[in-house]
Amino acid sequence: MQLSPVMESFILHWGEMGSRWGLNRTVAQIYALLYVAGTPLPADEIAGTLKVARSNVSTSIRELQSWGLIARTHAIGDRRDHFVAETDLWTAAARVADARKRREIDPTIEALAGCLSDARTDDAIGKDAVARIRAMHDFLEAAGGWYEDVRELPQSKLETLIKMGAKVARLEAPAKKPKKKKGKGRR
Amino acid sequence: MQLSPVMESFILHWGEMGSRWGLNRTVAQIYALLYVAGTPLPADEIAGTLKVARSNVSTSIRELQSWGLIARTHAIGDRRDHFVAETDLWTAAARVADARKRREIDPTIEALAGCLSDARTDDAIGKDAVARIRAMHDFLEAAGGWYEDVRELPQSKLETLIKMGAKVARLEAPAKKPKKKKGKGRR
DNA sequence: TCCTTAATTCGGAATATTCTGAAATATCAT
DNA sequence: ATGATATTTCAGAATATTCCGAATTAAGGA
Repeated sequence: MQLSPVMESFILHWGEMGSRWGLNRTVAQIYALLYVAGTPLPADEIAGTLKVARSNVSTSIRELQSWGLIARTHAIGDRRDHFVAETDLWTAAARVADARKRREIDPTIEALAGCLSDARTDDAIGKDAVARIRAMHDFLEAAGGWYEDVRELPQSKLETLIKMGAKVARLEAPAKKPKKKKGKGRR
Repeated sequence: MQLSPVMESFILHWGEMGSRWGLNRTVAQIYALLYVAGTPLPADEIAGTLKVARSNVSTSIRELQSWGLIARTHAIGDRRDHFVAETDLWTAAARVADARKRREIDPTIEALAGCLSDARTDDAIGKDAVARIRAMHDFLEAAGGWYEDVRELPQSKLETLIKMGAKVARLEAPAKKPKKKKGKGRR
């Protein structure tokens, strides 16, 4: 695929960005490419466009699928797999959040629960240290539970809730901080 | 500092965890150590306890401070700096979120704005591709703006809002999905 | 079946990150 | 100032990650 200058810099920025969020550059770039392309692309074309090895594309695509950010499609008369990006950003963000919760938060909660259980036979640990570990466990569990609840809302309700939050904030906060905003005015 | 078995595994888990979230192992472990310790520790003791180089502690501490997760304190009759972890997890989470927004989201928004501006002189890019880039820009800007609004709420209000969200979710969602929860029942 | 093309796996090269230890710098008491 | 202790900097060693390309496996036709 032929990249215009802007498409190229978009993809490069995403590469940077992705690596800060625990994806690697190639993975992030492939998502960015499919996202701007807006049309399904076969793996070899992705490799050609981004100038990376075909095998690297294969691996990266597996990872993107595990995040639920791309889907496999097919074109008639073409045996190759083609891939499209999820372009609805709400959905994409939710997929990432789900995956991170499942992969990182949930196991951490379990690990902490394990610590707490072990702590009962650890006579070298102080009560207050155990209390702090418990505080962390409870915090994560509460946050995770809240997330699951909210996650089940239909998107429309969620949007309402979010706008509500922003509105409450705008009504409540300015009294305290009349400091002028420097952003160019959002929304 | 003498670590009990549970404290040790707590710290090790955090090390793992941290690296998934873009911190390095040492940084995460130091935070974990200070968190369980609950008491200010000098850098050399941190190094000794975690068995890492003193210089590594120095660097990692600078990073933790940049995230706002630890503070420098002093003990009378001791010239050394001592460090304590922020133990309020709400506060800690907010600090991390603030920092990530500032370091990662905001620059990305700017980069996307740059792309959009450049796109006006890029005659090789399609209209729909520009529209998708704009969609991403707007999405991030909206999310960022919302975050800022909510962030300014006093913690008590925020907690209310969150509980409200969870309640709305619980009232609305189950009708659609009567599938039983498998968690042990939170809260 | 056999041949062609697509996709994946995997050893190790290339690259990037983290960590150490020595040297430099800073801080404070005498 | 001088010395003692604390902290930071930084070059390069140690480690971890990413990436390539050759080899392998899979999937279709003919």
